[in-house]
Amino acid sequence: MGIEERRERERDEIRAKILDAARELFAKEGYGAVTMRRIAEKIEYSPTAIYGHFADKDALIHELAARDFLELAHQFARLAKINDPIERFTKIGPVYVEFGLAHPNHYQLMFMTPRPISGAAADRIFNGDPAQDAYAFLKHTAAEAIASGRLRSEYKDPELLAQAAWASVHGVVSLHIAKRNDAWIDWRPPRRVARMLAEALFRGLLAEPN
Amino acid sequence: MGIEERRERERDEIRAKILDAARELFAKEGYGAVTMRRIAEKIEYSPTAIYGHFADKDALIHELAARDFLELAHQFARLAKINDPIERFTKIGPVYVEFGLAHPNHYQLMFMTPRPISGAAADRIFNGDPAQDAYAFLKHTAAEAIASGRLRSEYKDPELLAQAAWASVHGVVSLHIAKRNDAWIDWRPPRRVARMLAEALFRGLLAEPN
DNA sequence: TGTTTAAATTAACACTGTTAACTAACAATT
DNA sequence: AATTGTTAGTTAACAGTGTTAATTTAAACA
Repeated sequence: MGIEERRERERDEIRAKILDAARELFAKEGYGAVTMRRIAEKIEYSPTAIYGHFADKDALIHELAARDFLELAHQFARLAKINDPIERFTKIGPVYVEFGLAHPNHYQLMFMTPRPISGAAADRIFNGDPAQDAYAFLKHTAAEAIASGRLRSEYKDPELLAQAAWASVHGVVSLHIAKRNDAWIDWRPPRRVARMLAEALFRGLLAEPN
Repeated sequence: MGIEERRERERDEIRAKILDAARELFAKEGYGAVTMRRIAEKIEYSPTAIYGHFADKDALIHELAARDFLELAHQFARLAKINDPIERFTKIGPVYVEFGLAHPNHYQLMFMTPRPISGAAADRIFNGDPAQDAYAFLKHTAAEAIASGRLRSEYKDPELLAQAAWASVHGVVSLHIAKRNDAWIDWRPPRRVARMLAEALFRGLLAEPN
């Protein structure tokens, strides 16, 4: 009796259609353009039909972000083949920066928008939030970098090291996204700022100059 | 004939009342709570009365942010008495961090929200945007730090140096504001991350180890 | 065929920012 | 002193938002 399966398949299909429509609006015109009515219009359903597939708009957006986190983790995973933890550590930054510059709207949603501690999200917290994967990769690499013994001896907290490294690249990307239109600043290209910052930072982190 | 003066004084008064009401809502309940109707209710005027004093909500918010930029510049100015440019440079970071942690909602508005290139804002760009003051102070200090000759020789662009330093502290603050509720990360205190990051960064920037 | 169940729709509610039309108060002029 | 003009503020309304309740449509089961 594959009838129930077919129904679930159909459900998943229009669910995916909703997400795709939302993503397209989102990527192209930013968060403001993502309204229930515009999504509905795009997939040729009534606005309320969406509520049969998502609890509310926030849940929809949350799922959208979750897929982006997965994509970022996927990008990170391509660095897994690098054995030297220091080299891997240094290369996470550029990957992160490229991701942010390639998908500024998604980046804004993922990392620049405070998410209220909603009940639904709180339940999901210790479940399988894909955002954890990317951070876990960074933290793991930080821990290996410390274990390699090539960092200065005062750096022995992987969490602190990971968060500091994260903050530095995030600072470059988010500042660029939020302020690139402020033309009265003579902005340097974000990739260049990121590289300069990373070089100086790692010089300060490493124990031996060479 | 002080009659026109009195009128202008009255105008400025209710204008200030509007801004104060907006600021209070904003600081206490975040951007979402700042609606024209709630502001109006707070000052016991009709919602449309506000439009006699501000072109639209965006202009009101913009002015709110402008005052915050002024306040930040004021905090920076307290460091002006420090003669040693390197010392001054290192102390800007903590001041910036404290500002962000003390006023997270304002910080979000000032540095984490992309402002569309609106026509009105574009006109004001080369006028007296107070955001320039704080940045000018940072840039000036960066230039002096370079001129002091105590930085490594490859760092000779004040703009680049200022933006990298800015990015590093902004990264810490904005990450904290946006993600502090993500409880699955074992967050280190933002001040500690900022200090660790700054120390490593400056070690990498300075020419002589001691 | 008749009944039950699921999905999607229409209509509505309570909000939002904003505009147009109108009113009341006051200053200036005849 | 009476009339005009200006200004500030109001009410009513519009177009949009997320979301819920009631209703219809469609498909699956008996």
